[in-house]
Parts: sequence; C-alpha cells; structure tokens
Amino acid sequence: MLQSQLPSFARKEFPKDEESYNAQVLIRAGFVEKVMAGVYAFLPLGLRVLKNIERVVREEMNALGAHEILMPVLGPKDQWQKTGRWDSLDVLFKVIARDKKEYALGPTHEEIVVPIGQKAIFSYRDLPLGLYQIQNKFRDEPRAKSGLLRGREFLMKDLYSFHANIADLESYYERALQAYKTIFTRLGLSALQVEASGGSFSKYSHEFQVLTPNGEDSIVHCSSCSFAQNREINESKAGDLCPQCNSPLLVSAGSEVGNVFQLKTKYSQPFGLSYVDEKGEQQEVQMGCYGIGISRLMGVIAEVYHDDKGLRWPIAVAPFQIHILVLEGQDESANQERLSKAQSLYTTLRAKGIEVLLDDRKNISAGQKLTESDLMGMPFRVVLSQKTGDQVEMKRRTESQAELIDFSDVERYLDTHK
RNA sequence: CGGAGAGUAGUAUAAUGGUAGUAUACAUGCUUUGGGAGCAUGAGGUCCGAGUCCGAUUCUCGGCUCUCCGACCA
Repeated sequence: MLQSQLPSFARKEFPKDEESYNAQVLIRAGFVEKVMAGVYAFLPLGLRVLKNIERVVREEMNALGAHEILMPVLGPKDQWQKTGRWDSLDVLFKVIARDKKEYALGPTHEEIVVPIGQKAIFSYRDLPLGLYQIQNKFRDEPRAKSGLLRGREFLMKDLYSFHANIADLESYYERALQAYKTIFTRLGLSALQVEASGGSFSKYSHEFQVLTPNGEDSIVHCSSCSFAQNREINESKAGDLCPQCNSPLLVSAGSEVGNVFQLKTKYSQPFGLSYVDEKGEQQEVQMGCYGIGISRLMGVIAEVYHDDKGLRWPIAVAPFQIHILVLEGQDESANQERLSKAQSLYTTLRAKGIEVLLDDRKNISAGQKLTESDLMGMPFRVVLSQKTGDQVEMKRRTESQAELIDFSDVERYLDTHK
C-alpha cells in the first residue's frame, strides 16, 4: 500500500472522550473511529488487523473440522421465546418493524443455529458437527466501556458443536481448548485458561484471560502451576495457597478473550433437536459453544503491545509487516532516486507476498513520518534518507537500535527476525 | 439502572452576561526535511430546547451525548 494513496485518519492528539488506552491509541493512530458509545468503525488499518485476527481464528476452526456459515443478525422472536431468552436476556436488543412485529438482534446464536443444525442432523452418522461464524454481535449493555473491550456491537467468532453423547462432547471440548490455545499463541498473546462459572448456561465453562490492568475480570491464578479460576467462583486472596500445588496464589485483572461452554441439552431440548442412534432410538443432541471476541482481541493486543510512542503490533496481526519511509532532502534528484529505490524494494517485497506500507508522501517532514510510523507500529521499519546512502536503515519496532543493511539483505533480515 | 464529571472549529484547548481567542489539522504560495518544521494569506466553532435578561456560549431548568465509579456482564 502506498501511503500517499491511503487516507490518513491519524490525529495529533489523543481523543478527549476516551479514557481507556486501547481506544485512545487506536483512534489517534487512525485504526478505528468511535461512532457511539461502545460502537466503533474500523478504518483501513484497523480492518487489516481485524482481518488478520479473523484469519488465524478461521484457520484453527477449520483445522478443528468446523464448517463456517453466516447466520443473520436479525432473528425471529418466536425462536427466542422458545428458550425463554426473549424475556430473560436483558442485553437482548429488540427492534420493531413497521407492522409492529418484533425481532432480536443477535447477541449470540444458539436460537438460530439449533434449528439450522436440525436440518442436517438426523442420525448418529451426522454427528459430531461443528458450525461457526464470524459476525457482528449486538448486546444492549447497560454500560459500554473500555473502548473495544466492552462494546454494544462487536465482532465475534462463535462456534457451536453437536454431539451424540457427553463423552463425544467432552472430547471435542478438549480439542477446542487446544485450538484456542493455538490461536492465542499465534496471535502473540499469553492467555490463561481459567475455570469460570457457567453463567446461565452450565457448570462447565472455561475462559481464556489475557492479564492486563484494564481487564474487567479478576483472576485467581497460581504462581507456579496452571491452576486459574475466575474470582466469581474462587474468593481466594493473593498469597493464599494453591489447592493443586500449595504455591502462593496471585490475583490479577484480566480481559476475557475467549469463553467455552458445555451446553449439553440446554438449547437442543427446547427445539427438540434429536437424532436416531445405532439401535434406531431417538436421543437428545449434546451441544457445546465456543466464542472468541475478535474486535475485543484487537483492543487487548493494543493494551498489551505498546510503548510511549504508540502501538507495537505482533507480526501475525500487524496491518503491514514492514513500513518503508522515504525521507526527503534538499536535492530533488536525490529524492527522486531514493523514491524509486524504495518503490523497487516495495515491489520486490510484495512479489514475495510480504505486506508493505510505503510512506511515499511528498513534503512531509522526517519527524512527522518517523513519529507516525512509531504510532502505527508496524513490526519492521526501513528508512531511506540522505544518511543511509546506498543502504537502508532497518529497525524493529520493539528495538531502539537500528542498523544499516544492504537493499538485498532486507528480505533475509525479515526472515531471520520473525 | 444508581452516583460523579464533561460537552466551544476536524482535533485539542482559552475566555466571556455585550465583536468567541490560541494551537494543530485543512486550502494557497514560498522556504524546509532524522523525531509531529517556518512565514504569509484564507476558510472554519459555543450540543438541543425552554426560562431569566435590553442582550445567554456564559446563569436556571429540562433533554441529548460522552467518560469514569458502582450494579450488571450470553
């Protein structure tokens, strides 16, 4: 992408009407724009990050054998009444059509996916089945807050699994936990697998929590083993001893990036979702559900990966891998030469499938280009200026030292520093 | 939903019961280019409604919006 062609939404100041860091920096760097409380638009750079997170999640869901579908946002009232959640779910957005009929805006999709699954599940031979989607969710939060961490509309991946029996559900659930660990690792996050209350769903649930001071959950976790529980089910204090290994416990703030439940028959039952087993008898279908907050992840990553100059995207989610800056000098012909060298590097790297942002803007001061580059936070920065001569300056966003290397070594540098 | 704070130009801010100022961003020109450059010129603003007042952006009331604390959090 040529930066001269990219609309710049970056600002010089932090927005005054945001206090959470993720919202402040993402708005200032031009990744997102707030439309309403808890409702954000994703701008070109921000959308690239979102798509990268989506890609990782999609690949791991597919590896799990799940099938991607896309369900509607608008849902029928009667299906929500069937489970009782039309009345019991207070965050449910309801819209009224011209003919006074009411509809739900999907906050989650059990009520929609079960009747869909019903169309393909008749026999034990049809199970297990995994269906997932990546879609905007709507929740009428009494208080949206913390930027992308708690929105009223947000992007979520939701997977629903269907099983012939509890044992199969449990084994799938274990595989889903592994897939989740892989996803968060690939995204550069260390997420704790935390036992949590089932809410209104069930007693079997796990959350994945990224420890960050801005998180709204409180996590009791062991200083040495993997024991971790949400404070809502464990009231231990810091320093109490771990029930598994007797090491001291820690209590930390965390942000929930994933949540999995064993639903069992809670939703299959109201819809009469059943199958015929090997003996020809009707059996109830067992279900699990598995969510990942895609847009929230973007906010969490911003909370975790930044310094005082701005964002520092992990390679897997960065909008571009490398940011090439062309700094202009007095000599116009030298400027032209530098620009064409940069364009040639740009073309070469792109031909190798590397995502490149080239700051080819004219009449922008060196200081502005450097400052904005740090703010936007691509993992690698290449500078061409009077100083760099026949070489280029290569710098990682996470390092303070830059080094001069040859043009021909840029690709090798990227390979060896991943 | 309870409590607190805040709404002035695209952004960030100042001031005032009587012509709303600055910075930045934007437009034009010239100069500049290693950490958000300089000069000149130009365009751009008091959330909405009611009340008090000769006059309200300012005071009062109501509303709307945003942020934070709490409650809530499939």
